[in-house]
Amino acid sequence: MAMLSVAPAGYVVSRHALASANKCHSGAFRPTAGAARILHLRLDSVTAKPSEPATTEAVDDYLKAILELSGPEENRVTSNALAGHLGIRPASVTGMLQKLAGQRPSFIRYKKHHGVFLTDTGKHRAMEVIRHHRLLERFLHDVLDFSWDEVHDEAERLEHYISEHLEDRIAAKLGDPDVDPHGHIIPEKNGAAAVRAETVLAKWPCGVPAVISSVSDKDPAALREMKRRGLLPGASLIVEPGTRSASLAVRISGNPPARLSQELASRILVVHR
Amino acid sequence: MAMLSVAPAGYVVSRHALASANKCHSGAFRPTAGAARILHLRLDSVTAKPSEPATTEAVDDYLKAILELSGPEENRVTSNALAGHLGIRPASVTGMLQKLAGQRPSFIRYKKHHGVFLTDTGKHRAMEVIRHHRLLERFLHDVLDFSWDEVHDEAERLEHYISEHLEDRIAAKLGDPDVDPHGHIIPEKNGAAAVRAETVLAKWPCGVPAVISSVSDKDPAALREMKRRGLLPGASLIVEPGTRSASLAVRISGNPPARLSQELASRILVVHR
DNA sequence: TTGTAAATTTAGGTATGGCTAAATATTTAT
DNA sequence: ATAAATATTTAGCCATACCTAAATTTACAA
Ligand SMILES: [Mn+2]
Ligand SMILES: [Mn+2]
Ligand SMILES: [Mn+2]
Ligand SMILES: [Mn+2]
Repeated sequence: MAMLSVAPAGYVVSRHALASANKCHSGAFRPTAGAARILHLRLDSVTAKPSEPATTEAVDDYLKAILELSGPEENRVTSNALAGHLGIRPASVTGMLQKLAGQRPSFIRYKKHHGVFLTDTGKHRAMEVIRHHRLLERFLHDVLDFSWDEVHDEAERLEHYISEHLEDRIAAKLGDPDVDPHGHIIPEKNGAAAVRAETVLAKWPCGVPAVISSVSDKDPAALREMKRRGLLPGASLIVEPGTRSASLAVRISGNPPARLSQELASRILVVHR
Repeated sequence: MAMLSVAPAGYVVSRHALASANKCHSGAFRPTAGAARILHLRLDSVTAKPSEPATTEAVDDYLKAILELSGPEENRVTSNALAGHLGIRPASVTGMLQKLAGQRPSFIRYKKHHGVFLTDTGKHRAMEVIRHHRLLERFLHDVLDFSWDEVHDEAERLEHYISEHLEDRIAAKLGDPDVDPHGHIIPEKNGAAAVRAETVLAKWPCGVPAVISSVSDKDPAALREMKRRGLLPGASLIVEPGTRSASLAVRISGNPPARLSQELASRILVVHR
């Protein structure tokens, strides 16, 4: 039997924890081998509750993707959809899903050829990572003067590596903000998050007063254009009746009338004023 | 021929960069497979200068360890020493050294059975990571109210994952500090760092006035004790003549006379007052 | 209902970075 | 100078996570 990878009651010992102990004394437990860093060492010391399995960056990204793609109705997500979203080949997705589904307890429930959905544990972990992401974006923007088109990439990486302690400090420093710089709701520490019934601006009825609730944070160039044109969360607007072809005419409060491409309008979410 | 892992002129494309592009369009380059995240995507776009090879967290840690263990005289470092410092088996170290030494350009120079030392490129990268570490410690301490015994572990992880942009922002926010919370000198952006001739307090001559220049940041409990007893960088002290057994008697300015264990005294570095 | 196209999985490989046990080389002590 | 002790390397494995090409399902359309 090679390898003693698990500490007393099922807790995974991250390599880093040992390494930074600088010379693991005597016959200490050796962490599981392998290249991937296991995130979020949780020891809970005496309180031996099962807790969640440790995750890696890759696993975190799968969980987030499943959460996003399953939508509010919590549909099953297909391998192909995941592959597309993650920029990974479908065959690789299958491999990961099988491995995750085989874990106990598991983050996901997976049926061959019929997609995957998150267990409560999986949802919880996904929300935690999303909380990290949005808090980081808010922090980078408000405290470190990142512009709103720069925060996403940095947060996308760091979200997997900050400790719960740092998460708490950031939240405290910011006064427990509700939304990130793009208007996305920051989940509570316990994983809860309010849901808003948002509509894509491209599909919003003409003539009905709207307020921008959030915008997609994925494309920096689009974000810069939005900022330049006053399309920020909280901005009021009305879509001019008639025009709904390649672009739509929009009246943005405090700005001159403008025409938005479908492209841009599809990256903006609104709610009733 | 399987795998297209390298972009046009030898630049490594990190998986994350593609993934966050959210669906890599058409026949885009696919990143090299594997679990380890490659840090610090540098594209330099048109300016096709060779630059440094991309690193992983593991490689960064090896480079830092080699730098630390080789000391100011830049001695060769043995596999065993590295293994001990990194909490890794010697056989694993050999494997890594051989791989690194085989790269072009290489971070290290390695001769079988005769240890390893850093090339200029390796030194440069190690200094960069150390700059990240110390800036992060200063930032966590000053801006996010971490105590000085909490900063090390968090910085040890994040040092590998912050971008150059975030590094710059942190430095700017702090006003380009010279030292971290433990008194360690923060290298310049270009990799340069002043060297101080420090002496371990345990070996400092009795009766000679000294100032604490820095303390080891590895052991949180020791740090808490130091703080409690006024043993902070900048504090003046004199070792009482005579006593130099298991503990030594010390007069710390502004504090009552105290006895320090050799253990603690070995974690404190001093310079002439 | 059956055939075909699309989606998904299997099979076989790569890279990173650990580990153990068994060689081998270097050092140190006689 | 040589033998024993110590240090280091080799050989063979494991886990994570991704890829391509070749099955295999499933879904849809005639
Ligand atoms: Mn991510
Ligand atoms: Mn956002
Ligand atoms: Mn590290
Ligand atoms: Mn420090």
